Amino acid sequence: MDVTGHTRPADHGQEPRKAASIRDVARAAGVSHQTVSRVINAHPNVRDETRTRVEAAIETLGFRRNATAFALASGVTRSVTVLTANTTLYGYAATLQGLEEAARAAGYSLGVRVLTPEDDLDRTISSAVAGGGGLMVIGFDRLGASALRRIPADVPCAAVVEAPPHGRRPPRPAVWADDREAARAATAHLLRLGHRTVHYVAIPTSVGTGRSEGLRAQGWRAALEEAGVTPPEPRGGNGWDAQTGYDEGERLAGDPEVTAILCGNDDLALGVLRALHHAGRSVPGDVAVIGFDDAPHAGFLTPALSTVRMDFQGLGRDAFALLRGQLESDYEAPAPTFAGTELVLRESS
Amino acid sequence: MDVTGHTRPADHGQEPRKAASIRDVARAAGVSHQTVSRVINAHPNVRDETRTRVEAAIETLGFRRNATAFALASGVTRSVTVLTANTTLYGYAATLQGLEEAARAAGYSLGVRVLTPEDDLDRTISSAVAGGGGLMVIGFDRLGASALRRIPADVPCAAVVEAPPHGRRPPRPAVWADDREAARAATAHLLRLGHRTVHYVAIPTSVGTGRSEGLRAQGWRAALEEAGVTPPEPRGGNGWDAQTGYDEGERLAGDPEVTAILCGNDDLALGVLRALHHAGRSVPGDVAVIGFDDAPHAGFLTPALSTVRMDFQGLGRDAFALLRGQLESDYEAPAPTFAGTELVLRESS
DNA sequence: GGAACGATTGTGACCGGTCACATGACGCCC
DNA sequence: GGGCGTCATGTGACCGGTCACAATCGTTCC
Repeated sequence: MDVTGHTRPADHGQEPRKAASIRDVARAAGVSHQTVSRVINAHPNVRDETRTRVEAAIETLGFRRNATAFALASGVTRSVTVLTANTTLYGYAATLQGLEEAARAAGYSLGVRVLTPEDDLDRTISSAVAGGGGLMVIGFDRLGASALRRIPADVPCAAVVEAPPHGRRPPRPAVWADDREAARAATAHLLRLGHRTVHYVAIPTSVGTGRSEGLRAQGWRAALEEAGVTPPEPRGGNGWDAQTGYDEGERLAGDPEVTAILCGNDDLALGVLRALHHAGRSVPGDVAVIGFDDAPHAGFLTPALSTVRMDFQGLGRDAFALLRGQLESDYEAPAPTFAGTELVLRESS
Repeated sequence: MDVTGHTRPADHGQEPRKAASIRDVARAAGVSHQTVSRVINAHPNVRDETRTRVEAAIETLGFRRNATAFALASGVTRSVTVLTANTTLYGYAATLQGLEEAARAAGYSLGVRVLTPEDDLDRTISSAVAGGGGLMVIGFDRLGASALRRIPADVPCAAVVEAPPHGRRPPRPAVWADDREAARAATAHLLRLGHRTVHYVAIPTSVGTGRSEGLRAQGWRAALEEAGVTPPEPRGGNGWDAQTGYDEGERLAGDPEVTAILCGNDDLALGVLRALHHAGRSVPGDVAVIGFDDAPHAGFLTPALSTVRMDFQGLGRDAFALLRGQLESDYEAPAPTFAGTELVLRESS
């Protein structure tokens, strides 16, 4: 079943004749290079007859302005590099999508550089900076957050983060959603439903060091404490995926006291759902489950997953606006478009 | 619940003092700019004492080589732009991930440009080309495929496509998986299970025009015809998502003759599964369902989804190698790493 | 008729690197 | 001790654009 294939480039010997430059066009049109520059930049003071001649030369020579030379000479880059530890998880992918849309709308080109624990952060950052333009960081995890901290102070950047920045150093411009409040609301909702306590399966966090808790965990804990119940030990925290959720769900399913579970994201919830099903515990009959993020598949699971909708794309758009404000001195950032979070109740709770 | 926020850049008045250039470093170290160039390029013929002095100057001035100037002067870009109509659907995201990994490993920077039906393809392409470097196209859909066709012949590019290129014009270098054979195998498997026919819910396709069929549809049709059964009318073809699958699944669920459904991807299958569940038809008891792609959630659905695993990341890696071969004259492309397709049988069939 | 002005066009420096080549110092050999 | 090769370094052009400024021309105005 591997009749897959690939075609090789056709090597028809023709050397890749160098692209035409503005001086080539000038020569062909019988004008100076500066006049060509005026034409391609739509400068008003060019005689119609001249403009037409130059445009004809541009057409026949297939001239395209060299973006590298333009960037070097003008100092304008209109490009942005996104630093992120992941591109496929729903939250990251959706944020990236929002960033890309905003960048494209503004005429910026977008670079993506994935961060890995193996490679040297400082080297990565400096190579991204050397590319010109600004930096965007998706800081939902430790890797992203520490990349953000290491960006030199004079480099324009903006970030999407898990938690509002705090601390001694001047904060990097950033946007964030109120995850803590969202988790608190979801937990409170479960308690109102009559559950005596709510268990939590955590996603990894970007905040603090060691075993400190993410904002979603903090919100969950706060809701329980407000209701006077002692929070059980939170689970997970080492992975974002369904397998991790399944593993934790198996343990939780064995405990008949467990009747409500909040999950740090929808993939974990998916795994938890599956584990509960295997253990013969019905959802929402025996156990209520609420996820986080409202990934595209959440509403089509059986049972349909209750979850907290996050406007990752809005976050991405707003972060881009923040960066653009630093790159273009006369740019007036528009009002944030972030839509907030929303508890979406479906069948699983 | 919208106590979200964003911090603005701290404007501490200090003008963004221009970055140090190689000549600034030269002056500080008391050498010529060319010597500095030698040091940063690790040229052997530099006295140790001089090298140290220059390195010290680089350190104190915080010099970083300007990538734009480097690209202009050397003609080497080491950058690649990916043209794609989507970044979040599993197939696209996974391919992109493969591309990114390969690009990063090779020291290339990666740009992403999303194609939309609204904007002018030629303009998009020429702005991507102007950025220097090569072009990669993800051609799983009409938009991507037509972008690929419009790339000027002298621009280095490579693509990941749905179907092997054919036709009069010299083909662009491309990689693809054998979707047709994979669909045929999946359909044949369902027939072997005893189903009298197999229905198909299609994804959009990149091939042909109007209502022509994608490769997965062709494989499904071929398997049925080989078995001597007249293929029913295929469904869908207008969307990739679970909602589309749900809509088509509702219609299929109403027909008691339907006992086996092949879906063009796992999201469609998810919707179909949900619709069957709503209609009270059990899977796999009453109806068998097989998806396509093996998205991360497929194995955790209830019932766990049988599907065709695709090595999108391998496809991405191989396509990058193809492009790199064009960009670096002395680069010897390694053997393709694409792992082929595999029918993964789980609970839904 | 000439000064003033705006429109049109050209000239040369510059952005921050690289490249090709020149220069001077040194060691080695015959 | 002169010729030669190698090392270490400097000089100036160049990549393909932009920018600041100068030059030329035709109008208009007094």
